[in-house]
Amino acid sequence: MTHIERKQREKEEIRQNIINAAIKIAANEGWHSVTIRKIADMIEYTPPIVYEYFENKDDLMKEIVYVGFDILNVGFESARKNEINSKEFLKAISLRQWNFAKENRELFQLMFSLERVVPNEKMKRQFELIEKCFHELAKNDEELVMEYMTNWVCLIQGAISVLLMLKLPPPKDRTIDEEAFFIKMIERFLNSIE
Amino acid sequence: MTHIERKQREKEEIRQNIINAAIKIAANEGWHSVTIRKIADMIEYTPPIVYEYFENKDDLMKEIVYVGFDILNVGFESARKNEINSKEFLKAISLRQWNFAKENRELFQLMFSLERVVPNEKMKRQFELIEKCFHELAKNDEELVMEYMTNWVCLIQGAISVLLMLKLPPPKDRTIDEEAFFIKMIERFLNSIE
DNA sequence: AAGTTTAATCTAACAATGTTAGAAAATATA
DNA sequence: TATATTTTCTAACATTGTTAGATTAAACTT
Repeated sequence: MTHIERKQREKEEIRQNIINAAIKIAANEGWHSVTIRKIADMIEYTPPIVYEYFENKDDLMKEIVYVGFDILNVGFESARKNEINSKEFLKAISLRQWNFAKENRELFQLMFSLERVVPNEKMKRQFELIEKCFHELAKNDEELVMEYMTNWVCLIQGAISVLLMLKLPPPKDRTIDEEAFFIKMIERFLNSIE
Repeated sequence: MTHIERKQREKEEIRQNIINAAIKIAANEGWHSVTIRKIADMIEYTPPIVYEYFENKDDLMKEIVYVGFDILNVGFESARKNEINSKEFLKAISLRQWNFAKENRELFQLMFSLERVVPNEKMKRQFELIEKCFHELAKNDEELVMEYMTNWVCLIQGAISVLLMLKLPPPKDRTIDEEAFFIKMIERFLNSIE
């Protein structure tokens, strides 16, 4: 029954190809110009094939968001192995998130676009991991944990959105080193704790 | 020649109706289901009329973003009249931005969506106004002005995105008073200055 | 006031999109 | 080799943004 497994693998491969094609198109031309036909073209199939693997376009998009969280989670997990104390870990995953956004702009856009709200399981697992750290830092004071963590999430999200995605300030001709600025902000926040 | 002015006014009114219709549809069904035909329906005209007032859909969207910044600017200007010192003013406009996002979710989405980057004049004027405050707070130390201001922008953007738009945390069943939390964060930030 | 010009609006189409039904081709099974 | 099943495609549908050209309404001229 080995050829059945091969088929399974091939199907899985096509599925992946569809997702990758969509991401690739988005990276080059933006999500608004990702179409089923372009995806089909890229994977050298006809459009209806996409519907063998995904219910519809929205479903495909949802799956792509999951892929994004998976990538992010892998980064987080590997950071956990390298860092000993909670503070270092938080600093590390802050940077991971920055780099993820930098290297996967389109994915970040989709995952945290203000329009489509995606409360998914993959995201929750991420938060649980991070929550543990804050429990340590806040010495299990539930109130404080909540406060620190929310603060941290807002800071990261805001900094990446503003500095990396929207590129709002600097107002004049001045330029700033966004990454250095980001790191400084994170450090200041973590130092302000305890 | 008074009837010519009336015509002018009527045209302006239709233009406004188009914009308002688009916002209304977005408020009810999201931006992705705003179509030219629905807009035309709502203002009781046929689709081509929209193109008498806007080059195309993207142009219409851009104008709607401007409307958003105008509303925000009005709020900022009026805050300036009420508050005496820079800190109070910054606190006030932080709250204005929060309330704007709360009352105009769709507009906020459009203005700060991570996909379409809109570096426009209306936005710049806003920043200039705010920059003055930070100049006062940072005692004209250019470096510090930059730092404070960027920090503030990130904080506001992040807090509103996370607490109000994405509604990411709280992780478990716990609920938090987002607005109280937001105010606390702003106060803490402003107090940390100087 | 009638005819003419100009402006405002609509009808009807186009190409591109998501999506689906059913045919055709390829593969597996007997 | 014949049949059943799976995979893939063709051809269509409705819905989108958009435009050209017809039609109607308004304004102007004499």
